[in-house]
Amino acid sequence: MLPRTQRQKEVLDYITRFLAKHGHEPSYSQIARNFGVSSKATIAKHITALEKRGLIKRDHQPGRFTLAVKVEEVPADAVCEVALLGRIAAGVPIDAIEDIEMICVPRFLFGRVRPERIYALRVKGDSMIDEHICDGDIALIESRTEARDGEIVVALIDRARATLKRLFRFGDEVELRPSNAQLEPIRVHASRVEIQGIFRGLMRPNA
Amino acid sequence: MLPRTQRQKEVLDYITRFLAKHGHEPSYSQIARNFGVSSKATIAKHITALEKRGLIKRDHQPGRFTLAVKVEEVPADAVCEVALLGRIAAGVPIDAIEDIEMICVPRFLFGRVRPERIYALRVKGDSMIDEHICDGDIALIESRTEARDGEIVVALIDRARATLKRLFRFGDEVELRPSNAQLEPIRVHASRVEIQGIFRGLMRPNA
DNA sequence: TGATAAAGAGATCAAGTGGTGAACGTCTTG
DNA sequence: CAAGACGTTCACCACTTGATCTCTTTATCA
Repeated sequence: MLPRTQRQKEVLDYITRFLAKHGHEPSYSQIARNFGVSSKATIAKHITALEKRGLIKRDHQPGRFTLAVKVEEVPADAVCEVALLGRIAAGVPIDAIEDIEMICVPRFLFGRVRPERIYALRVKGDSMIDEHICDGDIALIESRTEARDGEIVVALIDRARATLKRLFRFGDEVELRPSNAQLEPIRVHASRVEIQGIFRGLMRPNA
Repeated sequence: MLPRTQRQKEVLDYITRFLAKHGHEPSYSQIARNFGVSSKATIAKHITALEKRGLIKRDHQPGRFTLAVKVEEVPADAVCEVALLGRIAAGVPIDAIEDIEMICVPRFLFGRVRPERIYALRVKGDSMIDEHICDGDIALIESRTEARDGEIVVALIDRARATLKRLFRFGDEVELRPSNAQLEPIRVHASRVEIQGIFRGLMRPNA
């Protein structure tokens, strides 16, 4: 099942990312701080909601202390269907696509990520050529709003241009670095950048 | 089954796309806003229509409230199983591999070729790096003994070493040209070279 | 011409959402 | 033992959300 609301998904994303980065679950206070929320109760409610949806498990042990959360494992099935969302480039935001096509993708391409979180983008242009991602390739993207330094992300700048770039942070600023020696990195204030997903795999048709 | 009207299809498309991108269902208001419609009731009617057609499922949980929508799973035979034959490099001929794994591959990757003729190889080394075929990639190969000039082929030299290279002919001789500026082409008499297949597509896991 | 269906507007209602702050019990550490 | 830090629960608030009802407009078809 999926998170029901935007907020719930954000919280889940944060926990997932925190888990991957630190190897343990964040505390309620840490989550609250991250979202600029002053009450732990709010977080507790989100966690409860996520638990009801089966996306999280608590170590609710009576008597002893209680621990936070454990993200659910995904059942394996060889293939799944994902949406193929037109082209990405310096240009159109992803929203502005009318015809969505569904394509089949082998699960092993994106590891343990839940397939509901994956979508596909047709890559346009050679901005990631040094990563050997070419024009016409189909990139598999995990839908996330958080990213770690150095990951290849789908980023929306000023809610207008969607691009596939490597992400780095410098204080309040974000650097979107194309993997192409001929192109310049873009460096803007973090508030202008919205992360839409993370690069997880590649398919190249009919070469 | 198909949506009955244009509008219903638009709504369904929007939901599918939203689901793929955001990882959760849109609310009625969000859908309404997207279509410039001021009433949630209108959307509710479309959702009801789509549900009757079996294109959507509601989370109508007893006792608790009701939730949004889940797009139906569509199994398709747009997929086929092919053999994944270990690694190719300067090394073993392909025949001499005992451990054969089967993997699922979307058919659109290799166009009109019959799937029985396709097998997969794990690429080892960077000899085709200039074609943006990297170490660890999975190459889809059409099993053939003939090739045209300039095609990327799996070639067996002296019945011993299998390699992935571009093929060119010069009279009685055959040139196997790696796509890597640092490597030298191999040029041998045609009788020493056996073509085992032609490169048709690529998959890159878990990047 | 009249019947029917699709699309939409607007209002109402119960239940869930997102948030606050304050308590409480438990564990860890000084 | 006391001081924190932790997860949990409670009451309370404003708001959103899905469902449902009634009404209007428009188009299609017999």
